[in-house]
Amino acid sequence: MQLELKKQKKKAALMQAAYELFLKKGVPMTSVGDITARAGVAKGTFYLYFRDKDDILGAVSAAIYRQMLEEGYLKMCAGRTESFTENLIRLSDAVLDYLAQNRGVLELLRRGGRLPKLDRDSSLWRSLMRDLRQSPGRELEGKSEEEIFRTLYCLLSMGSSVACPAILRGDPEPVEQLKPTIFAIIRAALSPNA
Amino acid sequence: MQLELKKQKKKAALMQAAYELFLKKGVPMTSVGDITARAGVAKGTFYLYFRDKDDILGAVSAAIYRQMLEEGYLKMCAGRTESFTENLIRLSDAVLDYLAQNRGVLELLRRGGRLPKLDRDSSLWRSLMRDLRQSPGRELEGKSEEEIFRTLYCLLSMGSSVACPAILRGDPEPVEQLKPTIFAIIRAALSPNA
Amino acid sequence: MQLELKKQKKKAALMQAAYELFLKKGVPMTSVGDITARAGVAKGTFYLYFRDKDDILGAVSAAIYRQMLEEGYLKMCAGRTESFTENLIRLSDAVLDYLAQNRGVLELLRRGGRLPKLDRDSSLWRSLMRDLRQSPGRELEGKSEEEIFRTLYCLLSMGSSVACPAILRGDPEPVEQLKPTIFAIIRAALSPNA
Amino acid sequence: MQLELKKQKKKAALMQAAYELFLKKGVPMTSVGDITARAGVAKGTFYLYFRDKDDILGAVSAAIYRQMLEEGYLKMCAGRTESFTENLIRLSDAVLDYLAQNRGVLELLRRGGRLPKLDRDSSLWRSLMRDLRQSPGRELEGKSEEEIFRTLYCLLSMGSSVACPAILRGDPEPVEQLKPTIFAIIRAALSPNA
DNA sequence: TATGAATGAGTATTCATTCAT
DNA sequence: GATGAATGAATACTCATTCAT
Repeated sequence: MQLELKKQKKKAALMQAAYELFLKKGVPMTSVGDITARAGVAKGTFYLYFRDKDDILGAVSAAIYRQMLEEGYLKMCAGRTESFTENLIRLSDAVLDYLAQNRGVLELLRRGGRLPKLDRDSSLWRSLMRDLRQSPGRELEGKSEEEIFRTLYCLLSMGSSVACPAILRGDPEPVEQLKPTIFAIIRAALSPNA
Repeated sequence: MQLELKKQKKKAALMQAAYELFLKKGVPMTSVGDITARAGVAKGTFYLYFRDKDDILGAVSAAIYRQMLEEGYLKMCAGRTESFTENLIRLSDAVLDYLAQNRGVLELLRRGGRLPKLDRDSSLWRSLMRDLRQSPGRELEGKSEEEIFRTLYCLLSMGSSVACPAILRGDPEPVEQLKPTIFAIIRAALSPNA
Repeated sequence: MQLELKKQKKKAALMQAAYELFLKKGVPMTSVGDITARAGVAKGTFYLYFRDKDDILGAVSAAIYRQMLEEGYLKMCAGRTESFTENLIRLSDAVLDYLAQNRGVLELLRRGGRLPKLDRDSSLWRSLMRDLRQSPGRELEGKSEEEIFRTLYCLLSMGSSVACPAILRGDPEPVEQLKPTIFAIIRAALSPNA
Repeated sequence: MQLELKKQKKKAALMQAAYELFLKKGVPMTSVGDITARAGVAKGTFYLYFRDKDDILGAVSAAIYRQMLEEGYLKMCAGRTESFTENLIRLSDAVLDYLAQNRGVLELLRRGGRLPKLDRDSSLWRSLMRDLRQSPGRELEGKSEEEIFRTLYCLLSMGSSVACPAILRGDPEPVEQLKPTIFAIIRAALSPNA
């Protein structure tokens, strides 16, 4: 229906405007007025689609990180190997690189309290499970799907949590120097002996 | 000297007031005026000791998380075993429990962008290194001190990063259910084969 | 006609909703949107029946105070005596009691600028005139109907004006303590010597 | 002290500005910003002296009506007679005339919920009591001071309550035509037989 | 008639910061 | 060092009203 379409377009326009402004001016320096002005709608219209600034921040964060993980998975697929472990490391590598080169996005995600994580309903999780089953390395074999999810979740979570201070403040070291350690932990966690 | 003492007392009073208010009303709802009122000093006095609200937030965060890790280490010492790995797990356990029971503190640390982490200059790090050298398990043997630091940093970092959404929102699961996975990763990362 | 009926129902629903909300949340805190939501009609519909919020406030006020006076008259009739003066005092008494027990209504009437008063076209006025003519006390005898109306209007008006601060803020005294004085003034004003 | 003086001056300037604007533009059309602009102070300063717009409205109302009654008393003194009753009628007359010629003030008082009334702590009340004791008419003789206060309060209150609709909307009649009735009630209420 | 999405003017209020005392 | 009165920029949010459907 036309009306519904228009509404979807408006919401999308608001989110796009917010995304651009959050990155350009930072979250606190972006006012609701800025967003509506850029989106070309009236101020009041904002409140027809979002509860408040935090609401749109959450929505934007979620959209960003979903896209980032999906792109990371695609990149991983490009340099894919047979080993699930090595593939996961490549995925982590891609995400860390992306964040390092887009600090604004990282800061935005931190603000939104939405550090990248694995989501049970995501296509990423389903792809990883499929990959894992086909992996010759037989990582995590014998573990329940629940346990597998938790393990991958924790490993990806570690990546992002380390990335935040490392990329934003070089604390405790530039992220490049931490990567080998992160990857080593991933390998250890997925090794058959674990 | 009396003067210096008085100054220290004022700074401490301001930090204590800020700490209490941040926990009680939340960081954004606490104004500098609130802090000075509670500390019993004039508004202008605040700026004699802190640059701005972020400054005191950082100071309070740092103090909190330092104390939390130290207390965690002491708890760990109470139930100490010979195994460094198991001791580290106990430390993680204690910290996760503390955060789970003090969500306000966790929220405060998140706001301050100071998720608990290992600090090279901390007594904690020195204690851990000493413990590690005396451990019969010979974990991380052959690694440079640098590598050891990075490994422990990443492992502790993972703990906190998982704790944040798990404790605050039960996402993806209550922290209790994630603990075994976290501990398994720690064990794997410290195992001789890693 | 069905259509006309439906319209009347909608108008009544809007007034009922407004009445309830004005009492529950207060006039300023009640928006047109609140009213239409409660009445179960669209926002635009409101403007088919009322010019603006003030319009419906006036309508609600008028309806309330009409009902209040009528009920007061009925209560008066219950304990009716032969004396017109005493009956009028009973009417005042009933109205003051009603307002004292329904402060919300009083506040609403004050907001609406519609303090209860005598209306030349009301059934109340006609009833009072009829009663007066039959009263053995021969109050206001010899006065023109105009003068009688003005006298009763002023006396009833006094009652309400005193009630407002007395009931809402106990100023200058609780309304109970002012009643004897009010009633004495009514008696004096209706006494043959006046 | 200088500081205290300056503060008093500022508060007075704000009230004067509010008074002028309330009369000129009406209460709802006057914003806090308008008031501070006219008073020549910063917006925030307003909140150092008043809680909100309602607060200053109450303060302005109270000041106005105090002054109005005092001026009315002075006017009464000009045409003073020996009879307390006639003097009180003159006072009422003066106040009604003043309100009739300053509808803005009347509207402002109504808004502020401060219809003119007698105040126990006012110089007006003290003057009236003194006058009453010296009146040859011996009005209200034998009544307690309490009863006298209540009677005068109710009579003055009636005047204002009648004035409001009569002056603002000519309802039920222009105030001039109601005056004789009001004065007759005053006479009756103060007559020795009452 | 009825709808409800869109509007955007309008305002109160907060609060970090300064500086004269 | 300490004070706290004064500042005024900055912004979220509401809500009456309209009008295309």
